[in-house]
Amino acid sequence: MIQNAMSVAMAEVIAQRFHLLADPTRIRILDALRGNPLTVGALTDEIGTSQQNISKHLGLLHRAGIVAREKDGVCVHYRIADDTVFELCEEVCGGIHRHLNGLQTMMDEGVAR
Amino acid sequence: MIQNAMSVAMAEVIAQRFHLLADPTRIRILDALRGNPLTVGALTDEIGTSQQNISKHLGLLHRAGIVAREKDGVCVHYRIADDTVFELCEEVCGGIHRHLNGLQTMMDEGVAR
DNA sequence: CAACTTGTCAACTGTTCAGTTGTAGAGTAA
DNA sequence: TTACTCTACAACTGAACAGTTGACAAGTTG
Repeated sequence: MIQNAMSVAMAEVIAQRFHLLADPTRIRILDALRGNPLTVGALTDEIGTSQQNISKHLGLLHRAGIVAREKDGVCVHYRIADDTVFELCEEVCGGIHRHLNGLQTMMDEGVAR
Repeated sequence: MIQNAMSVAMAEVIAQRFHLLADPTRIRILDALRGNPLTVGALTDEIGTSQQNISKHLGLLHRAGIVAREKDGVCVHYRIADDTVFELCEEVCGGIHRHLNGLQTMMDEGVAR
């Protein structure tokens, strides 16, 4: 029972973390920050959505410790604070590839279930 | 531009994969399947939600190739098909710990920003 | 100082989705 | 054969959330 209670809470925390990465706009933001720190304005130009929207997503990522920020006059530079998120993305891509390969194999063998 | 277009589609696929793990019930299902294959009924008992709900989540995980299933009379046994999802969970737990440690350090140093 | 730029926040809206309710089909036992 | 168990699917509902609109504060420039 105690183990069960902890598992529920843990699952919730883990799910929330995954949820931060379960949005294409946020993934693209993180990808854009992979090379260099960028301002909200630069991200707005690069991602092609509104500045308020970018700011909102960055706020979520910052509060979770995934990005860090630095004020610079009127500008704020954001940079990656936890770069293991890229390892997560790569692992997820691996899983997608394996799944596609499995489907491909199945179709090639003419086995449809 | 071409790079940009691919990045949008990739981000979408990656986000969808993360989304499958961004739900506490599905995380608990995967955790329950970590040891041995289980039936829908057994998972229903263990997780404590309805059978139809469990079946629905399992359907999503199965279509994504994360779990596999095997019919056995009236029962269906589900098992983990892609166990790298546990590596993903562990990495995410690492990120959570780092974040909490960072907050702890900040509070200990009496620096609140 | 006023005008402008930059970024954050609140409120709103429409879409998505987890959980629930209901049901039907497959398999098994009596 | 009927009755029961097990599972998957459809339809529904309310909560969550991504994107948008509006507003405001901080910083910079002329």
